[in-house]
Amino acid sequence: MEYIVALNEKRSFIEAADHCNVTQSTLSAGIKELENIMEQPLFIRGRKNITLTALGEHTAESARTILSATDSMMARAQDNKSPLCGTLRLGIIPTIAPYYLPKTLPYLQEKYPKLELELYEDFSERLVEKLRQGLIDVAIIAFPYDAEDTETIHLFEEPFFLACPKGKDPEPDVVNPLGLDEGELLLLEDGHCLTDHALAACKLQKRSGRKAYSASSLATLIQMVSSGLGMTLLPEMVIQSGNLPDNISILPFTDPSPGRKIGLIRKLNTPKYQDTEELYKCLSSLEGTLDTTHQQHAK
Amino acid sequence: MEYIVALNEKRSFIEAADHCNVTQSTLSAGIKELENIMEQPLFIRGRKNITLTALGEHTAESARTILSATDSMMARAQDNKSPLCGTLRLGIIPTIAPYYLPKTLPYLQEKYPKLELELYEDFSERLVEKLRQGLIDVAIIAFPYDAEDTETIHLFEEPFFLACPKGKDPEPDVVNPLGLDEGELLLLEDGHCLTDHALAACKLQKRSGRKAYSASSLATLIQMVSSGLGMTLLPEMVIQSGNLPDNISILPFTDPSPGRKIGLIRKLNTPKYQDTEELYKCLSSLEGTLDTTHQQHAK
DNA sequence: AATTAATATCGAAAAAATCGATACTAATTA
DNA sequence: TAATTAGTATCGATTTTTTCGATATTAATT
Repeated sequence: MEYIVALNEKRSFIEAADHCNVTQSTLSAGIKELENIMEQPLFIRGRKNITLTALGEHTAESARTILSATDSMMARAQDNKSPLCGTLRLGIIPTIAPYYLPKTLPYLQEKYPKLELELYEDFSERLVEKLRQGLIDVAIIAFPYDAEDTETIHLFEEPFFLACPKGKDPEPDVVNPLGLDEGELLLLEDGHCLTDHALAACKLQKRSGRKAYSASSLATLIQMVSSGLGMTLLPEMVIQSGNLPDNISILPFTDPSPGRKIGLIRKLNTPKYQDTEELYKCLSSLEGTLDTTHQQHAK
Repeated sequence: MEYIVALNEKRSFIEAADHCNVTQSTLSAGIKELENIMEQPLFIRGRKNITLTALGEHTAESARTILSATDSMMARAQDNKSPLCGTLRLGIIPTIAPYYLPKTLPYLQEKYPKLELELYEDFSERLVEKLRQGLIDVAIIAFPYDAEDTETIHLFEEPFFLACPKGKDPEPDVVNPLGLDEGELLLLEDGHCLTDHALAACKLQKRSGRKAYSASSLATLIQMVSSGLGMTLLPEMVIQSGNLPDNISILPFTDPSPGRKIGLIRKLNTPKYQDTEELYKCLSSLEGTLDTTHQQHAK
């Protein structure tokens, strides 16, 4: 393909060969070989100048297409070598995504303009399965979470707060999580790890069908609290993001406050090791905490 | 490229190798080689299944592009082998084109639907130069025409007729070409071989600046005759095409009538030998004349 | 006729691709 | 726990392909 394009441009076997860094005999044989395969000439060897047959023109055009596709393929591979250039497939759970991404995505985009982030919002369980299958490169989930053949990197910890309708505030203002009334505790539908973490904080067991209704998103859950249907636990990020209804009280828990840990999870020996490492550094610097020890979970 | 696409589809080295008609070790080594060149993995070898890295997905997509371009390139070459499939670059002179092509093109298109005809309308001289340079494959011109390293194939012969304004008809009705008044003979501008052939028929010499005005097309020339500016010689095709003004008389010449020969001209050893041969047969069958002897003009 | 300037061809050497056999690894079965 | 199964990786030998250098060939020029 290079020979054809070069010969099309230079119109001289010697010059084209020089351009391709091969000898004239090599280029001559190469052209001849393709002409043999095609069983018809591509170039008309004139005494003084060389021209292309109609088929030659088309073939040269195809050759250019092929070379250009090859070049861009290799260029992408090179790009991909420097961290956070190219595609990174990031999973993130629904109770983090809408509150964490607005804070971090603009910064990421600015710092790594060549990064093409593909986002996958799903439950922890499904994200870990996607990780295992190689469908995503890394995920942001809440811990503790048990998964084999993975490595987790701690990003930050956030406390839970009690959210209840104003007027129904329990006494005193600083709440003991163990003293919550199970009947009034509203939670997300099954699958969200926040449900598990909230129940664990209150030392309650998961009971199927605890409630006739459950929310599928935190936004809905907040609306349910606002309507006086009950109270719930909200992570700090959700509260800091603002936009909470006025008629909700946010109360801190008694020390030690319940909460959850947020971090990255990736496969052991992931091909995106450098990328995820860079992502961790970037996200940590936004939190102001850098923890250089990662936790591995082999089988 | 084939290995990558196959492995992307089959998700198994053994199946992919089988699909590519190579052994598993060959395919494995091939994939590994590209991964070495790119210095990063394209496939994630899971215990049970194989997945692609983000870079792998992009690379497989590029590979598909490259393969498809290659396939169409080779397909075109194969197409081109059977006569009058693919591209044929046909030159034709302006005094033939508008009268001959309407009769023949529809038939050609119907008989050879895969033929992609590229038409080049120009003077004989320039067409022969284009032939020599390989810019066109074959041309339809009028003979006699002298050109080196070419081969000419006779198609048909057509007589000239005298066209003059009605009322100025010379006597008798059958005209002697040698008796024409030079001063009243209108001709095309220089370059058209019809001019040379007309002058030769009347045994006149070409004189620069014979007329203060000359036509650049036969249509204009006919209008000039119609306006009473003079008379001219018209080939039979032009007359048969109709659309001549009412106030023009068309008179046959005395025997032997002057005329021109129409035929194909191609380079000796042209790569489009089969195509031009097929074109000749097709055009001849339309005329009902088949002449199996071609005339060669070596230097 | 000699020279020049270009492409084609040939045989040898170097490089690459392919194969078959086998090593390795993880999952499954006995 | 050991044997079996099913998959991929690796190794050395062989075959194929590519490339080169030298030379033949050809046509134009001197």
